[in-house]
Amino acid sequence: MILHLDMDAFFAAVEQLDHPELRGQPVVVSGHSARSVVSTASYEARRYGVHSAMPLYEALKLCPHARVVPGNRGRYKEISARVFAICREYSPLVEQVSIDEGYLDVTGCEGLFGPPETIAQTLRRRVADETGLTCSVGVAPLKFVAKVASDINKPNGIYVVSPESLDAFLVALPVKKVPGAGKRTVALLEELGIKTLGDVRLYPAQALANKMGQAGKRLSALAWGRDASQVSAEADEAKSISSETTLEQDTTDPALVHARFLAQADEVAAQLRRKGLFARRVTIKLTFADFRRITRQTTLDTPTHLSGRIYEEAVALFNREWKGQRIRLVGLGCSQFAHDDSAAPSQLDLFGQVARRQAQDDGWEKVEHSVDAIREKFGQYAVTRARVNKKKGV
DNA sequence: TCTGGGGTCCTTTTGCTG
DNA sequence: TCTGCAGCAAAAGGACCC
Repeated sequence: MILHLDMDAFFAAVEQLDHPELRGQPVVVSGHSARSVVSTASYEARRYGVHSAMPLYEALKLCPHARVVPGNRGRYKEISARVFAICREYSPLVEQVSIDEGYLDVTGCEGLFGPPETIAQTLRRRVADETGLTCSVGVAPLKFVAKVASDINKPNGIYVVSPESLDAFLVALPVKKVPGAGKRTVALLEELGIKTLGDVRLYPAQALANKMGQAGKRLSALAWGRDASQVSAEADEAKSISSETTLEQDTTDPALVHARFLAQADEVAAQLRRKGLFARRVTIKLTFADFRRITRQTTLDTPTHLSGRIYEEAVALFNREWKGQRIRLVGLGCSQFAHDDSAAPSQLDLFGQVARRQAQDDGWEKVEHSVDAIREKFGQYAVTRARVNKKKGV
């Protein structure tokens, strides 16, 4: 049996905890610029129709007296750590999926702590006692059902889907409640006359897979209660690190964009160094005034954690692509990490470096030698490479 | 007055390489 | 040395999540 624990309006609730004058008030955690969106709305604010991801100006139209606060990630992390420490007292298998939610596999924990529902009650009480915050818990035999369940009696509630009631629960479950099925997927399913997982069962799995690829396959499996995903206690490390900024105003000034890239390269590189990582790939992201967005990426021949290097690549990508469009957002990211100890370049890179150095030492400014001479010195790979370069005019 | 920032995963397109 | 082709990574885009 699996528990899914989800903090209620987490950021807003922490603010109300730390600032008593905000209690009972509609609170919105958000940036303060004209272009900010709502990160979290307290339940008082939600009553006015305010919700996450809503533009701040819209939220303030719905609820003009909302208290807008900037938010404090460090503080949220601190409380999050306390919540998950409590969780780990009840199961060794705890998977934290974000700052405010996580799964516990409590299979076999009955002897010590009672049945899953009791554990859920205990958790909720202890979190409330020790942090002053409420959470909701879903209990189910499957991970994705536990997640759906934690939402049912939110806030401050518990919902249990027993193994016996699982099948009926699935058949009645609207597809829009299934994690991973967003606006697009739900609209597509609607066109096929599919509203619930019960409808999915009646639709041929192969046809759904043809129409929707992996998402279709997954949905068919979930509809029949097949969810292979396990609760995994190992937190896997980040696969990318990025920084992006929506400008106060759209711009066509390349100097402004370059300045953003420089600040972002500093941030990203600092994070890389803090984590002891080197990145092989640099990606830039641009959103234009009309909301069209593009990404451009490049793979480095040697991994780096230096902001200067990352900045140069970003600017090169930008200069190659930008045709004078008005720019709204500028982003910069790194991925394809190598660790400190394995940060040595790949064999190919190594070959390239060694060959270049050796060639320079030998006075080979340009490769203007016979095929045999190149092959003898560097092997067949260099011959192929040289031919390609010649074709390109390099 | 418009629609954030940080991620993950999947699919499609493109361009090399043997 | 050239050509056609299959296989494959890299690049680009998009859906989704908190």
